[in-house]
Amino acid sequence: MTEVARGHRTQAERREQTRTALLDATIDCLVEIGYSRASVQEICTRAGVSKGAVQHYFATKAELMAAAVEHLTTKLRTQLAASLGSLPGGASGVAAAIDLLWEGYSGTLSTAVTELWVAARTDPELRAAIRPVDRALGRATLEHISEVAGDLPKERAEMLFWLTVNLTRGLALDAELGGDPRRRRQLLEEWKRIAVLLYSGD
Amino acid sequence: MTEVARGHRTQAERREQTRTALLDATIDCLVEIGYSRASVQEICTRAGVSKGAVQHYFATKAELMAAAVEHLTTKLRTQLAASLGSLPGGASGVAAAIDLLWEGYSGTLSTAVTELWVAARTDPELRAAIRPVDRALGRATLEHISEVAGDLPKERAEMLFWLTVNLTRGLALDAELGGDPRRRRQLLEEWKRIAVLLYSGD
DNA sequence: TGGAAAACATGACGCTTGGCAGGTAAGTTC
DNA sequence: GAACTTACCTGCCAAGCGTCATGTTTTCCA
Repeated sequence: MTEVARGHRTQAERREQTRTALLDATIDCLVEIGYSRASVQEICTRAGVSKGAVQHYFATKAELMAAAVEHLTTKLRTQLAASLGSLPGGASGVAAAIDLLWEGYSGTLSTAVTELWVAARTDPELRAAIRPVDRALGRATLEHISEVAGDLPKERAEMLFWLTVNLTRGLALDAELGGDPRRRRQLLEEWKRIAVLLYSGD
Repeated sequence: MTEVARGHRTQAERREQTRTALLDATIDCLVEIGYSRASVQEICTRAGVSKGAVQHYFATKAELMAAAVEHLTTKLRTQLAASLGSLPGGASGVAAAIDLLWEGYSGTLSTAVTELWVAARTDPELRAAIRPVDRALGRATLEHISEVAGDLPKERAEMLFWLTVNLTRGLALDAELGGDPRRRRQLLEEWKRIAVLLYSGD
């Protein structure tokens, strides 16, 4: 329940606060009750705001969701950037990077993203909103990764990166449904072994 | 539009026909308009049946969805079994198996499954219905795969299998949002190379 | 300090949803 | 062919949905 702070606030502060409260509440809903049940009612209740307020910021629900996507991606991006910033180079860096990618793509933020992703498949408007920010996230993360694997051929590093991303997304899906966590960990360890192997030799 | 065939039919025939018509229509809806918009109205319209009929077979919507899951999994299973049946052994078999898994997990059937999966995350009832059939599907597929990779240590084959499954699921998600098909193909080819490498050597 | 403007609340709208009561038609059984 | 069971349809309901017109509060600026 993201309560809106009371007291004396400038207009800009008010605006910003309720806006982010709304977006955070949206993400909360996506994570906890899923897209199909994330109604405007529920969202503004959690944000501690009236339905009229959300109307004031977002003309339609789709607009709200689109804004949530960007809000979400920004969060994910800074989170990933922060953890990827201090990576060791070399083979141990590869393993560490995979761990970080897994953490990034299996957290609650990514859960919300998945929810929106799947919903976007059959919703052109949402889809149009998601694609650019998602691509930007991918590219930005790849940038960070590339720095770690400086001595690896660029194409090779990209391959490893995208393979890892897609694998972790698949694993995240498995986790959401309640698959065996032990097996997931095993698979991740195995993949790290393989990646390091490919990284050092070939 | 899965029209129900008319003419003289026994009770059992009628029952079976409208039941599968209903389930097929449900899958259609999941694929075309997604879970959140797959209303009972839409489903029974597509099946060419009234809302009362679906009530007669499934007391609640969740029950319908649960039945759809099983229907879906059965279909996927027979499809996979058919294509996995005639696989060559050895390294070339591994590559072929990966291709087949990709095809299986990226088709329309799997799209519907993903839709249900994500919905199930926040819906305990649906979740309870999905888990057992999904696990059974996984195990059954693994059985088939194991036969191909007979000379590989069992644990190793399982690892390869689950890695492939999760990777393809991630790729399928990417495909659904309209990611670059060329890159997906490249990644799959690369993974096949890696898998063969791991299969023959270590 | 007062009036304009922005932020927010309220309540009602038209519509769709899932679920159900009650009736009709078709098949089965004897 | 009559009694009975099963399959299926029509029409309705309460609840929830997204959206909007209108009113109230808060901040801003001259």
